[in-house]
Amino acid sequence: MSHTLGIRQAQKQKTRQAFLDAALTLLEEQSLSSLGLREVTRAVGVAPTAFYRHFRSTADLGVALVDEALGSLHPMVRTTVATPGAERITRAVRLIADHVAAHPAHVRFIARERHGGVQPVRKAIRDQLARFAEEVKTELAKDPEAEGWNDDDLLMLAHLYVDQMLITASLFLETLENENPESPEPSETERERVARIATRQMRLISLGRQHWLD
Amino acid sequence: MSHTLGIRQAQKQKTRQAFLDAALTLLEEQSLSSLGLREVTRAVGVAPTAFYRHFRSTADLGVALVDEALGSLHPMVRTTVATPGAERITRAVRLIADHVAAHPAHVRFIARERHGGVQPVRKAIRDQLARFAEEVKTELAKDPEAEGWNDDDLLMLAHLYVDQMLITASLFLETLENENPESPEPSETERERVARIATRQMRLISLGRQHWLD
DNA sequence: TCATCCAGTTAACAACTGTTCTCTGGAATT
DNA sequence: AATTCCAGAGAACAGTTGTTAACTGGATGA
Repeated sequence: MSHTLGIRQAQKQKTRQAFLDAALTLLEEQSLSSLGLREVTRAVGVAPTAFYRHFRSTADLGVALVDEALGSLHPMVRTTVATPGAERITRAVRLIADHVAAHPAHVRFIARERHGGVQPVRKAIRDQLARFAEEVKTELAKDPEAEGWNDDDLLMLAHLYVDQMLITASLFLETLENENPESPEPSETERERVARIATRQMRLISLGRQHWLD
Repeated sequence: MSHTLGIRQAQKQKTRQAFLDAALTLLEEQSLSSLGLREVTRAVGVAPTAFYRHFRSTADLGVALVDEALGSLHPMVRTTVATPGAERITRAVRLIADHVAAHPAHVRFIARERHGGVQPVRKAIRDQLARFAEEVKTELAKDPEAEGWNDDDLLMLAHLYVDQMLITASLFLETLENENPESPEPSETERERVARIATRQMRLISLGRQHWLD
């Protein structure tokens, strides 16, 4: 049952979302540890003190951004990895390319703050990535190729895939940053180059997987 | 021929090194984009304006730190990758573990600023990592297993290894951050766990390499 | 020995930061 | 209709920031 929010709660959530959006934009050219509270409220068009009605600190806001960026991505990754056969890798690479194109600021934020200067945010990202790895692991376990594998090795392989996905995502991101308004073609071929390399790297990992038990 | 520096130049280099050291310490719990110029000079024990005698900006200092952190590492990586046979992976993992233990702040800085908020620093790191990949590639090319491989595929493989090394380094770093002064044993076994996983991941990649041309 | 150089100092600038306390006006509850 | 609630405003706080200009005093080179 969806309970309709009162005018008050609705307006509050709207403002909260405005905070998240403004922060994400500001974080395109700096890191969270240098993001000022007043800077954000200025961008939203609201008094500095209003910030405290929604977040304890900018670190708190950062944790909320992690959930927004990764929270809704789990089902998509799950169904992509569930694809059987050779098409799995192709679909995974396409999923990454499309996601980066659709939400570049989110991807940049995650790549940046994964090893960033704010501990709670690092932990939030680490936990989310561990969830991804667990999910990939359970999908991989369903493969016929997973026969004879123990849980530890499957999880190791899952982490390898997840890390590889993140690296690929940040490479796609770089092609966007080199975007040239005059002629978008060169960076489009750049993107195809990244896709080709990422595909081959994952294929090589899959090959290693096939011969792991030899 | 090594020309002995004058008292003046020597003192200047000493102060410059003090800047780098102080910055590296401060950067353990924040990112470069939030590092203030006055903050650094305060830590060095010198007037704020002295900063400009050595660096144009904190971004400039960051680029210098990249060189310090990665510049001297090339020969070590090269000789490690040049190790033939199965021992190569063992040595590589040990090299990483030792380097992280000896220079944790440097490793943290690189991991943090690789995708950080300061463009010139990102570029400096990207260039250094590309150099590592090129060097790994030329070493791999000497292997008998490299027969029949083209340059593109070798470079792809080299990048895979370099990225994997960085991931492993940052995992070792995390075990240091969870260090408990009361009982150092648990995080020592944690380190062995990381080493075991990293070794198996690289072994799996090597397996994929062996069957690449099938 | 004397003039030049230059790493580091001192003082001052306007602009910015996070956080506190008090207040307001409309929504929510009774 | 009267009361409570609470998201956001406003003002003020002490402290911080990067950058400028003009200086000092010891090393340097003629």
